[in-house]
Amino acid sequence: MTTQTLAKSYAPAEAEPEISRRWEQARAFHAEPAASGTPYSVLIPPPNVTAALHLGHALNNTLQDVLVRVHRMRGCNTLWMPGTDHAGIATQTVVDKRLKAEGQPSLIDYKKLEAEGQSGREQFIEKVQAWKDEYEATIIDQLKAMGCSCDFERTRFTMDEMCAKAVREAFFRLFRDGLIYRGKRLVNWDPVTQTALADDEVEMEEVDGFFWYLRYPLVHPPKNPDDPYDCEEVTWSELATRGYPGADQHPDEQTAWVTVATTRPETYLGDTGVAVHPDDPRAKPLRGLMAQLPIVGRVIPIVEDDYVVRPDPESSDPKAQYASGFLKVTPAHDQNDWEIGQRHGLKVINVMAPDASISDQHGWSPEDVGDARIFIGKSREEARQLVVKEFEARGLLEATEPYRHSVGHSYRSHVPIEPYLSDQWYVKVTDDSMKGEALRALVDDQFDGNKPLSEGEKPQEKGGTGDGKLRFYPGRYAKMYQSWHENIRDWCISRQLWWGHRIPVWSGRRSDDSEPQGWNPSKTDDRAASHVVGDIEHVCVRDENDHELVQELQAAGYSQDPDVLDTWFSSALWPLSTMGWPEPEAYPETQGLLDTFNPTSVLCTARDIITLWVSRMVMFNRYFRDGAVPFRHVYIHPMIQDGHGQRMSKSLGNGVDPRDIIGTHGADALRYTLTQMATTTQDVRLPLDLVCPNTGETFTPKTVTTPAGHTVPAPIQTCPSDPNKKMVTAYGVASGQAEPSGEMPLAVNASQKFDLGRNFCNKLWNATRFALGTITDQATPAERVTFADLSLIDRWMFTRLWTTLGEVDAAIGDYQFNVYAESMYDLIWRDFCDWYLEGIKPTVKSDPAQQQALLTILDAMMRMLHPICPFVTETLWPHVQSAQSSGRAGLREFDLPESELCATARWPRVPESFDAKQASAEASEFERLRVLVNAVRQVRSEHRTPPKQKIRLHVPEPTRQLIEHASEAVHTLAGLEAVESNESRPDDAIVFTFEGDEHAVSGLSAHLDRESERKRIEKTIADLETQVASLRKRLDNPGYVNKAPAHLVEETRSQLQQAEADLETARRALQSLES
RNA sequence: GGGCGCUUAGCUCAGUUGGCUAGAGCACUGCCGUUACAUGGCAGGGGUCACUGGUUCGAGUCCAGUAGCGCCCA
Repeated sequence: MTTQTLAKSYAPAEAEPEISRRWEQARAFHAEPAASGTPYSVLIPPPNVTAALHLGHALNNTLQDVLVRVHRMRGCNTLWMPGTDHAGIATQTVVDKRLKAEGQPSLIDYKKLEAEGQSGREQFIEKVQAWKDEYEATIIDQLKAMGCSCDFERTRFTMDEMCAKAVREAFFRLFRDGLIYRGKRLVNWDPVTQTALADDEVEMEEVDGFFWYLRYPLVHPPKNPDDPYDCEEVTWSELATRGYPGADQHPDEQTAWVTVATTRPETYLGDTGVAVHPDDPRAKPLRGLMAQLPIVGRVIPIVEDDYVVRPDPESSDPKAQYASGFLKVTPAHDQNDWEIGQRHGLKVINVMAPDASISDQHGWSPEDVGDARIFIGKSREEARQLVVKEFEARGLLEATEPYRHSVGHSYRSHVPIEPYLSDQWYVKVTDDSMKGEALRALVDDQFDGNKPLSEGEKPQEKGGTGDGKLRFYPGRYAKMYQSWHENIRDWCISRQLWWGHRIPVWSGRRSDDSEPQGWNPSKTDDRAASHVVGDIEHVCVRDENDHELVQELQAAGYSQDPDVLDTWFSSALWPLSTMGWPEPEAYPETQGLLDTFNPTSVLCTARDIITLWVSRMVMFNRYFRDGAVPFRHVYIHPMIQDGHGQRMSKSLGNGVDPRDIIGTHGADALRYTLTQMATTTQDVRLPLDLVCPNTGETFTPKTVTTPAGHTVPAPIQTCPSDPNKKMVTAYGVASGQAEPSGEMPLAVNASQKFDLGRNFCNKLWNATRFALGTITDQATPAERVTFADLSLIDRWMFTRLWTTLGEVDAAIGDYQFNVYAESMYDLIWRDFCDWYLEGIKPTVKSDPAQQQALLTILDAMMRMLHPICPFVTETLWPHVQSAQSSGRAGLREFDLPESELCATARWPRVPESFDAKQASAEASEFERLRVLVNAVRQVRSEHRTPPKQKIRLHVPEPTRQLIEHASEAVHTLAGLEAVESNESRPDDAIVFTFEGDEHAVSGLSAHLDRESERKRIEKTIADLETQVASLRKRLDNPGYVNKAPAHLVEETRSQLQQAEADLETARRALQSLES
């Protein structure tokens, strides 16, 4: 290939497919455990197969790819394992929605089929499977389009055979070890998707609600055992006798009551107690009395519990402000009430069906319903209204107060969560083998306080098993990790879904009453483990293919649990399952993987995943692999928000599709911009623009505010250049306010921020094109050049290159991606293009040594930029290589071994012989010349001197000598035709100062504009005066001179000296101008 | 209520052990069709670093408090 083949600008759309093909053909990203090099491995956080990847994924994967590519180039045995997640509830919901939208049979119909024994479950799963296949392919294509250097031959899916095997084995071992148990607990119930959710799948939202004050009549305990509702009412006069404060304010013979305050009146149907604080003066007089639930008639005890908040209108705690002092206790429908109920042995009565309608079929016995039949079948919202109405009609509604409070909502269906009593499977993550191991995994310096000791062991005894190996970047996230584990609760892992790993437990009525409760060792062996709870036995079958045992169980009347596991259960096994655990030797493609690549090097993810995923991977990996952590580093990257600080989401229509950016700007532009945005301090905002589908122009959309207070693009936008043309926005579609049509097409979301990356790639392209064009075909030098042979500007450029290389290496080590990107920008654009390439223009074509320097620099820059911009560098790579291969092999001290592909070229290393100190001293000569050039340019510009017009520079002797070191460069950079002595300067020369001395330029233009020249000098004088004053003030301060480091004081002195000299010169220039 | 983070130029963000006359990109102003690049070049304007105190010779940086924003956990 020759340089002639390089087009005038970089066209990513043409280059990218060819480059991808080249990588694939070379199997450049395939890893083998036995290969040489230090292992470096990364696991992709498997994207959900619910939808195509968005910008957040693009960021996540770009950063991983940067790390992976750098380490591959450093010679590590590098594995980046790709894959996708089945995302149980999300995928099931999204497929169900689509089926409904298309008018096809949906989940509810398949459930009917299943109930009729017609394999509805299987048919529905087929539908989901089809969706999964489609999106898995899309996602993998997207990763490839972004240039991700994954080992695609090893692509995994959380429900494929290998992962399923790991899930089954993990479940079995945990079950056998007593870490999985069946519990009747309150779960976070989503009544729409009808499944339990983990704590962190519940989102708290502020809601405007009410406090309702309900009166419960007081009664004496029932005396008639045959009729528990028959009891004698308590009157106010009786209460007064008992010393109840304020009882005498009521009519003597009226039935007395207590008033409970509640935000959820409908749950009163399940009340089994009333609680009062033991210190409340009303508590004692109530002892021995009970309350009777209106309408229902149930008689419930009054218990004393210090959980109850005592009323205090003056309190800053809104709960105390609103409290009545009496708490209705509904153990089946409130977490706190559950705990109170446990403490006082209260009954648990569940009054709702799984869809959250009031029901007497799920724990509330029909005999107990009394007159409350009117509520049966009502939704919880209807029931709430009706309860309030009925209480009001009976004079039992004391008051209603508006109250804003936070309510848990399903992250999936967005309806309020119902605390719901049900049988679920739990992992005992509160056990030390889980929680304790997770805490002990943190490196010591990121752990606050003392780590819990494992039983009978001291951390140091465990040596090498993973303790203290896990480090977070940035470190502050370790705190989040720690406090999460310190407050962790057992993990509910069953989900009432069809899409997922089915729970491998068969349950049935036990045949032998003599079996002990709990873990049943007599029936636990390599094939199965048995737990007995009450009269039910649960048997976990280890092997998926053990049909014999399953048949046996089914013959005995046992049936498999219909539920599936929480998606995060299989995700938690990702570092193990992808590498073939528990039997890596069983598959040819996984042999050796686990031993070589687990623990992985780093996990890259966003902070909301720390609790959901990071924690569970640590616990499982340590549990199943003798304490080994799944990864040594956890890098938490920022989250991308829109221009208004809102999360990008489908419903707000403010997301950007990476494919759109790749289409308009190229993958490298996307990657560069994202890398440059990846700061460590905060989340990043990406102001949203729209591309008009009519004209293709990019513009900032008009916004509206949604009812929920979000700022979004208005549903319909007008083309900025043609008011007759309209378009529909993604928000318009998502909110159902607009529909794209031929007249009003859909506008594509974009952002002008990506121009940065596109321009940068194009700059590199053109710089390379130009540089290669300067390489002549003249005779090849006998040997490679040495650093000492080079001219000042070349040595300066190498110094800049190596300094940047050091910065880049440090930045990568600290996961400071933006620093890496910015360093490369400065190096390539500011140093290489603006100064080096411009500076060598007059010399390079006739200087073979300089050509070698140029090629070496170019080669190194390609390598250094490659991890961020792999496509453009790989496209340019053969051109740079072929220019080098004709013997002009570059700098002797700087070894850059040849490579077919840039992707596998060796990462540059600063030569050991490089003396940073000496180099920076040399470089400083060029830095001084840059200051001189800038000064000349400033004068030129202020005197409107056209770029082509050459001028003469008049300098004192020391400056003349300095310029000698890079004479041609200075001439061309400053646009000079000659450098002459100060003595020879004409009267109309313009004087400026440089390093305290008078310098001048002449030949600027025919007419000297005295007025603007005077202004220029006056501004210089003003600036210098400010500077001198500030420096002098510092030196006049005895504290500074005495206490500050000597070298600083010295520096200040010389700065002052020079500033004063400059000031003097400038003043003289002004005088001579005015004379 | 507890925890974490943020507040720096019109916008998006840097500024890692205090030494700054506070930087970058975009936007803005002027000049430039120039044989690498107009996806460009040269020059320029623009900031009491949220506020109030403190520590220090010296604070954007450290400490305390106030206000606002965001996220996580109760």
